[in-house]
Amino acid sequence: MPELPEVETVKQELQRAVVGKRIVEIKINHPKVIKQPTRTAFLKGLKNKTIKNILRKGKLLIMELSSGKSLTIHLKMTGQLIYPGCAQGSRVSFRLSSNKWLDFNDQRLMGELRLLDDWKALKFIRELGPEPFNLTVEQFKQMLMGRKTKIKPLLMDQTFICGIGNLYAAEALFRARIHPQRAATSLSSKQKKMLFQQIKKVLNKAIKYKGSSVDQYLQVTGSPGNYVKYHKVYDRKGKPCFVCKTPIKRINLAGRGTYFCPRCQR
DNA sequence: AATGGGACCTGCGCGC
DNA sequence: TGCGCGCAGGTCCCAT
Repeated sequence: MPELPEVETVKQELQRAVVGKRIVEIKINHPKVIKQPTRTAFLKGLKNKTIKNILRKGKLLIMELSSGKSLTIHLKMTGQLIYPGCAQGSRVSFRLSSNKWLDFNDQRLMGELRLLDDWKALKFIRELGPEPFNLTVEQFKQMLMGRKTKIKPLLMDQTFICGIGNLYAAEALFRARIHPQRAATSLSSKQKKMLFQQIKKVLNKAIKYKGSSVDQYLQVTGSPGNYVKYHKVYDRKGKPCFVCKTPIKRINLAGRGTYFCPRCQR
């Protein structure tokens, strides 16, 4: 499940690997992942264009092209970008001027590729909340004011704050010792501050370790991310809490599996 | 405003 | 052992 740290890792690696290279050939093995525009326009708009820059906004990757257009890529659940790839079994592959392939793999076919005139006009982008690293603790506290909704689904709401998904929401709440079902507005000032600090700390450390390889995520090189060994609660149902030995609980919250320590998190 | 559900999608793991 | 069902979650969308 690529979240901010995974997408940021891919962004940094793509910046090193493919910026300055030209797209010379495109293979579409599964057209479903191309959401915009038509297949023909997609091919025509990408061929012989140079990759100028790679950006990340929330969990969305943006490749700026020499034509002024941009290729946006959302990895969703099982998307991978692999370079150099092999163009075998990929959903879409791009042969670059290096004569190597950049592969977009996606087992569950939920990923989305778009070729856009203006990525900033995308609804997802217009409605995106602030990046956690662009916020002050005071701003974060204000954002929680009056929000009666449960804190964990709120952290995962991309229009509230962007980049946090199921895994890092669970990990940050554990470290802040906050129960995932607490009403956001009910957190004490101290807890809000603690939560904000732990969100940034968890995301930063996960970036440092190049993400969490659970399920399908891989780095651009094809190597797994190394943050899984630091998970405290995610996917640890029934296993002892590292702090108090109480078995980690899993509940369903807003339709998502939610892991927490019933003793440490209040 | 908040909440709940379904849809998309495939492979895996579980229970019978 | 084999089969079928539920689950995994990012995002959108609809209903209440």
